[in-house]
Amino acid sequence: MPTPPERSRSGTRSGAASLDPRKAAILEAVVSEYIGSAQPVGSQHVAEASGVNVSTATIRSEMVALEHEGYLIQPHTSAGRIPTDKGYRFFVDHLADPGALGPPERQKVRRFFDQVHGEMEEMLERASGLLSDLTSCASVVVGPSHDSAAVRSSQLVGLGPRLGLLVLVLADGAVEKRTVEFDEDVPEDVWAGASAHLQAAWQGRLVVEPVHLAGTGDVLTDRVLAAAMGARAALGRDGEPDQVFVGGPSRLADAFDAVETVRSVLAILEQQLVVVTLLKDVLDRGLSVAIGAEHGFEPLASCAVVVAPLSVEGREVGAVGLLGPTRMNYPRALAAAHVVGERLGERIGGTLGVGTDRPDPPTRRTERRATVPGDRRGGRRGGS
Amino acid sequence: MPTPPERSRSGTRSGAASLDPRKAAILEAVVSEYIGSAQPVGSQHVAEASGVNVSTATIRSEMVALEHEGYLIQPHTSAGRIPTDKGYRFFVDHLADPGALGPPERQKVRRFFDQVHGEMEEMLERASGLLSDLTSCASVVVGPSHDSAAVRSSQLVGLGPRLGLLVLVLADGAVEKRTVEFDEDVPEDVWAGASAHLQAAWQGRLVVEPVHLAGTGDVLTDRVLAAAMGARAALGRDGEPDQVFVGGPSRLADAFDAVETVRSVLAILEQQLVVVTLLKDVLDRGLSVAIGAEHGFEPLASCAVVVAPLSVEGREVGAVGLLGPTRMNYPRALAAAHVVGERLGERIGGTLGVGTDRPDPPTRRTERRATVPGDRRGGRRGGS
DNA sequence: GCTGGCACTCGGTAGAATCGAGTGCCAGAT
DNA sequence: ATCTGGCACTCGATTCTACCGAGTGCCAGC
Repeated sequence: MPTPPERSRSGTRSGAASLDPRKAAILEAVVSEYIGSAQPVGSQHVAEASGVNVSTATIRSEMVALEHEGYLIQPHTSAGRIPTDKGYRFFVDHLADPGALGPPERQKVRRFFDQVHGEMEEMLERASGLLSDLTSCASVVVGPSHDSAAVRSSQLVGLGPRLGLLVLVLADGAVEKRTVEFDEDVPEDVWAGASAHLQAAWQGRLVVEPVHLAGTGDVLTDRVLAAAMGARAALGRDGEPDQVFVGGPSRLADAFDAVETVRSVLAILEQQLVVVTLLKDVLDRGLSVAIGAEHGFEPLASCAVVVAPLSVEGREVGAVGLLGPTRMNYPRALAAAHVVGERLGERIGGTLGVGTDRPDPPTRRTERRATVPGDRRGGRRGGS
Repeated sequence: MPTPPERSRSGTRSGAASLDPRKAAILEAVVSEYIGSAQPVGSQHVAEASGVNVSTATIRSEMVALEHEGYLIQPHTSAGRIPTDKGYRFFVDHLADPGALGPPERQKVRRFFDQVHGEMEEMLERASGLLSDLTSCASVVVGPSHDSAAVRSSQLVGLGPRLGLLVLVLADGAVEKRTVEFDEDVPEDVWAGASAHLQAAWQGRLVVEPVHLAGTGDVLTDRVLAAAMGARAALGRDGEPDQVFVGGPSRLADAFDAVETVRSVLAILEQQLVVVTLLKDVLDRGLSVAIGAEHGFEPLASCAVVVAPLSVEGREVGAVGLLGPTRMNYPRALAAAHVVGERLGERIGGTLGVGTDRPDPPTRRTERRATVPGDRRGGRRGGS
């Protein structure tokens, strides 16, 4: 059984970047003060906030060192210090308390999962709401992709004389649909016949899998079936690759004060494909936090991304993510993403029934999943 | 329920609101200049922009009059003038050219409708993208509500031994689904049997309509059916009342410069229920534009809303809306909403087949619209 | 190696001066 | 009557200056 990867918050070997404990304490104080106040932090504040019992002068000289080492910068001479991306990175990697969610938050999470029920899409959407509520960040929830789920039922329903709807129910509870237009009238019983035919042929296979349909003898039925297959082909191609839910974009507005930044980040959140790619990328690199330039996505240079996988039975089927300014509250965000991701994964797994016979899908599709990561680059569905 | 207080300035350009033609020209110039520049407009600019051939002094005195009549205000003494909501209203109601969309925009619309196909949700979503693209406003598309559509097919699909999915296909092409959990194993054939039973009982009725299911004799099947009906009940209750798609929220960020305004407007857009109510309200009051305080929704006092109905065969089944600052480009927004709304309606009607037997809907909660729509046309009217 | 002390920097704020777009008003022209 | 040119006036925005103070770097002494 493939256990979920031990996801270090960085990919970096821990030893190399270690810091004199006092420096570390100072750095940590600067970061957490700055996260709280959004103001450059001076030696005075550090002296008060950090546990270290040294004078401000000492702290100053340490801060000079930290600046040289790239953990801090001064916005201008004679101002306090601000963490660099590297500084945040250190902070995140050396977080003393990785997953503390306050009792009120815990309560919210618990209530959410007590209350949520039934419908996957709805659950994911509301989960994104929960996440942004917990963290005051924008959130992203990427649900399971459907193209690895088997078809449990396929059906052609007549909507009008020349219009039908191809409805596929997948093993993961998703429903895909597509209208099928026709240029001659199709009687009700032909829809039904074609439907039965499809059902027989498709049952248990994947949506994207080519299905061979034997001729039925009835020319109209065959034509309908052909059209349905055409619609199926379209299903695979377009639309978003996954179910994506973005929550609380308005949170971004008070995270940044430059309205232009808000605009551009919002604009990015609108492009779901980009967001999904970003999350998957970060996950594939084994990170759970990407800060500033780390994710290599220029327009989000002033943002940090916190992600947690959504795993069901050890397979990563999706992700939850949080997007905020680099000075976001990492501890809380990490904790929230973690716990919500985990419980959401459990819930998805539980609902779909652990015992669900995922039909072993024939051929290469399986192998693809079976092969262990290692060389898995662009694709999502990463980790071991 | 907030009764529509004074329909007065909506479409009534009855005597009271009419204006000396020169004043009208000046007002119009102020509004359109201000829409363009977002800067208070002075007499000098008006002299250049408006056709009237009078000196700036004359214009000034006219502007004083316009201010007294409430069409303009000065942000501060010795600044230019800015339109009030009433000023915008006049502008909108007396728009010379009701629906001019530039050729490039027309082209975009045409291409969109050529290219879009098949799937209603997808179509609506992409339409909201189109709208915000055309107008640089945030857009809202409210699709047909499903509770007046007949059930074309109902099906119970087993997903796991104790989990099934109730799938309803409606006459309008929508698919509603809901998981049904069970505390004992349900064999495949029971799902199938129950499914057939449901199908027979439900076919052609409304989702929300109570369905009487006779006992089948098989106790397990009966139990499954009961659970399915429970799930159905849940379907009616929760979730958004309609299909709502919001497009281009990031456009709001450059429409307002106060980041706080952006935040609050975004936050409102996140509450789909509120947005839908707002649009319906405006439509019900017979308006196609609601400016500032007109919609009576405090947090959006600095916004204007442009709506157009989505009508199929004369029935309003949804709406498209645009949300922007009160100084938005009304002509363009009106034109865009109008043309997209109209063509979307046609498309929905066309796709669903005009002949589709829609059960006459006594159910729709129509108290709201007690009075017959009658002459429901937008606030803007043709010239003459 | 830490600390207290000190001179220095420089962003932010406050006040004064200035600028200029725009106004209101009025006397005279049309 | 109505419009116009002219004029004094307003007041936000801009610039400049002064100044404060948080914060720094450095250093001599403990």
